[in-house]
Amino acid sequence: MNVFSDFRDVVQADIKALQDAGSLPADLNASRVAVDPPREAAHGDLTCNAAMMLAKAAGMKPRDLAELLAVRLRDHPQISDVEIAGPGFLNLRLNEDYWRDHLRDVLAAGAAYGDSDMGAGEPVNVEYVSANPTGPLHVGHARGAVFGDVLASLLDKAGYAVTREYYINDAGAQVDALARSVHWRYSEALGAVSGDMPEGLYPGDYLVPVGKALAARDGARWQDQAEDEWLAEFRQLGVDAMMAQIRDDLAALGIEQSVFTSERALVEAGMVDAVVETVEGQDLIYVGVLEPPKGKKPDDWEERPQTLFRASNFGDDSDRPLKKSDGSWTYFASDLAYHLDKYRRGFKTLINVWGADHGGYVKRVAAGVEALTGGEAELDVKLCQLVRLLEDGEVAKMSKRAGTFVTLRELVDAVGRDVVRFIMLTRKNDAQLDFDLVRVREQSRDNPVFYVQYAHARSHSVARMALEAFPDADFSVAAARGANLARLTDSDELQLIKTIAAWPRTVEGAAEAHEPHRLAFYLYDLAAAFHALWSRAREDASLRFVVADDPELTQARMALVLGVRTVVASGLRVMGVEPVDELRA
RNA sequence: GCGCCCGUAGCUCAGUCGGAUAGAGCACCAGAUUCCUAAUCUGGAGGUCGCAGGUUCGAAUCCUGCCGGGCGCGCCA
Repeated sequence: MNVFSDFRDVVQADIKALQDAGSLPADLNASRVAVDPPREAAHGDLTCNAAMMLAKAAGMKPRDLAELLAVRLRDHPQISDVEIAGPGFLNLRLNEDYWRDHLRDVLAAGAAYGDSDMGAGEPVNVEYVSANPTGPLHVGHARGAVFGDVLASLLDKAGYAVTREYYINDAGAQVDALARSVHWRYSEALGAVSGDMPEGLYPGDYLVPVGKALAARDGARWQDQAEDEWLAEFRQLGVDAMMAQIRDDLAALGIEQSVFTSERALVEAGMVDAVVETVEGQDLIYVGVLEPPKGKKPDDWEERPQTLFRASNFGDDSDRPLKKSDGSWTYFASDLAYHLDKYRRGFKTLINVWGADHGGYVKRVAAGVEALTGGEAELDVKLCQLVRLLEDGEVAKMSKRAGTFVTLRELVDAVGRDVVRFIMLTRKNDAQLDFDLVRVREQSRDNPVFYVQYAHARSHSVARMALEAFPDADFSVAAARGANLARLTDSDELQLIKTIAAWPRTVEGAAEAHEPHRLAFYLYDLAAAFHALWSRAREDASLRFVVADDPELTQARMALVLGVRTVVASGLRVMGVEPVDELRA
């Protein structure tokens, strides 16, 4: 039901027909022929670049080729007008009835409007959040969490088989520090230590209950044991406790991932060895010496041979170490194992959502994925820039005291899940985002969350008014589908249908580009168009949605209002935001 | 020093696998407003798209080189 791809098919068919008739060469490559919305409404409903794309290969002037196509297109029953403009654009105008029928289709499809089979059921893995399980999530994680979650929903709507995944980094030195922190809290609960925690441990009080529970369960039996005796157990306990909290915090944001992959489990299952085996005989792993980084030389730099992966063969700037000096695998090695694991689970499209501070790591993982999958899997790393918290324009203080920070949970509690989710998508992922705790709660046009929600709420208030004016009438979606839409004659009304009709294209474009923020921008535009039409009735009462002496016209306009509601609701649901029926508190 | 990201109106930012006269909100200016639902509305002004080359029918978009900002740069994750 994508108008643009539908008419692209029409144009393609006409090109084919012209080829069959011998009017165009048979070997044209028409893959770059596109049908798009024109920038200027005056240029019509659709614009097509076919003539410019094919002119050279066809040995024709673009405008001559355009005329050839125009002759055919003018015969199409749904096309009311074809113009050739500029260097050879084909500008198409569609019948008003085409748009009215489209509105009927929107109402019939309901929430499924905008669904696409573009993905054709292809499995896609979206890995997001993946924060170290050493403490609660903070605001920085919220952006990646929302981004990843909405991207997953978007891909799902576009027809992909999406898996939402979290990678648990439970194998490195950081979780050992977590284990020691748990032990310290445990000792504290037993009264054996007090005051400030030693350096290198996690001082936040979120481990206090873990220590207490452990003391209550096991008493003092771990107290005087050597670290070797308790480290593994305490580590697992700490990781489990942190992951439980993280999942709980994510749930507060409306996020539920279905697969949690443990780095430790992967390593213990021999997945890193599998990496080595996979590239065996390809001379991709070797023992060598790396050059020290230029410019900023670490003080303790010492040249030494180490096990390296030949990442530079795949576009990385340097080869990368797989083993640490103590002989254990680096994080990079287990990350290769993880990506190989994802590939072996059947994913050829891998999307990772990371913080921008990991940007320097992208090339080596991409190199690894290319090497391990023979170029069969595609990795797209989406980097999310920082979120700056503001309070009415002033930078909010992030740190209350050492060891604490503004957590994701605090943010959600302060402004609500829906606001967090929407605002996080009001910027492209690679642009820094200002999150103003005060302004996101204002009820004004500057606040996009409010503005879009208001459009949805307004659709309900219009329905309530319609029912007041015509108590016996039926303004359900089912009834609206039978409305006499020929009564929609105002150009702004038809324009609103056209804006609605841009939704499927928005979904597909955003899904293809992995850019969920486009949904937020589209919804804002749709809301603006709806509010503008509403506002026109202030000056011209004949444009009101509810027309007291004309039930048929009211019914037709209600169909339009319900079309707007359908798309706003559908878009908000993809964003994980609950559409509201009423804004009055 | 190297790599990645960014640079678009006074401010914050969109800009569709390259498309026609580059858009929106805020701020500013000028009007309207006893209005079905309240959280206003309409219009105006505002641009060498960081700079300079290149690619082509066409460049904010692609390529190269500079300038400016952010992030990162063995044995952390």
